Amino acid sequence: MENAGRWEQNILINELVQGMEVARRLKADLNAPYPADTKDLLLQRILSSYEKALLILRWNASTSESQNMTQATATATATLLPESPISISASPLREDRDHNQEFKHDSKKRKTMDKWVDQVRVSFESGLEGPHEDGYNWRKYGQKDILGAKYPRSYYRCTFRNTQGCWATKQVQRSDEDPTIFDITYKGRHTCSQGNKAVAQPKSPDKHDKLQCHSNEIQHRHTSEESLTTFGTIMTVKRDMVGNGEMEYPFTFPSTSFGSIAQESHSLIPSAPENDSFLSSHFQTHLLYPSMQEFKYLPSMPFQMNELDGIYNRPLSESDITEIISTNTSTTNSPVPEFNFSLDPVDIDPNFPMNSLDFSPRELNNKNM
DNA sequence: ATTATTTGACCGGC
DNA sequence: GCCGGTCAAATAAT
Repeated sequence: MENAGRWEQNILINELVQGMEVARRLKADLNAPYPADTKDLLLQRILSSYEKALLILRWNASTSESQNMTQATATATATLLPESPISISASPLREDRDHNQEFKHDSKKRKTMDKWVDQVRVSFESGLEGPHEDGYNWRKYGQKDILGAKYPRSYYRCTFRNTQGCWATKQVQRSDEDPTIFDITYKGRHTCSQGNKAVAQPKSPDKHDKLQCHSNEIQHRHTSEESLTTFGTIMTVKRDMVGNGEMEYPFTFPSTSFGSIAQESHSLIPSAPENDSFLSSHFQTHLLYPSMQEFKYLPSMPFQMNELDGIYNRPLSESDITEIISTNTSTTNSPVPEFNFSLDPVDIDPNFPMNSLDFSPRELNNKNM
């Protein structure tokens, strides 16, 4: 608790320092022959720092409100989630589904808990094919033509659903208006070691993220248009708890990485006091989340804040920028080394099955669409 | 042999 | 009964 508070403060300070640092460097190099896009990127970076700092402050504000018991907030959410998804039958046959009351019960519970919804919408230049590589391994389990939609909707679940009981799913829907845009709706947070890996990296590969695979829904918007200026397009995160209508988190920030944050943000384990670690988890993910494929194969990737150096120290190519984006959005935003500690024991759900840390490259190579 | 995708069927909610 | 979400057998890929 106390640590988490300090930790957030550290993040806050570092974000501000970082923003200032980037601004300073930008100023120093104001006349350097960088492409306008690059400067855009840097500016975006600065704005991002401020946005995040504000986010932290706002979050703290809302937390203290909730601690005053005037409103239900994330704490209430946590109490809504007493069940462990792990207890669900790993491979429910249809008969099981129909006859297993427990499952049904959970399912229903999950439904009601799904009342609260996260929505993240982001437009950014991915430079990749399609909207994929969000750092997780997904297995397609269905496709459906949707009424009124031009393109079918694809359904994915976490590859490690059976092995690790990770119930995260996502739906991918190509936009009608703009076929280069994909709407991705995430449901359920990752409880697998990969989800955790995204967080836990590099030095403590066996630390695990929290488990609660409860209801959440995040929507990303991905585009593959070739325009760097779209990077950092404002995205909004909205968190609704419909059940009690308690919590709404409207805020905006300009970094794609927040998609990952939002995606990983709902670390509401019932067993742990969450108010502080809630935000912490955002930033853990934010800091260490490997959003691009290349990171998957770099288990010892040192997450440091050198990425921007690359921007300054050499002319940028398109691929450079892509790389910067990937690293920037996943690691740089709050890169300070001391954040690596952040996976303190309190964040680890004791129930997590620590048995499967073996990722084969094949597994990691899963692609979407 | 193992893992992933495709796709028609099934199911529950509305 | 329609529709969206999921299952699971068949098939493809590795």
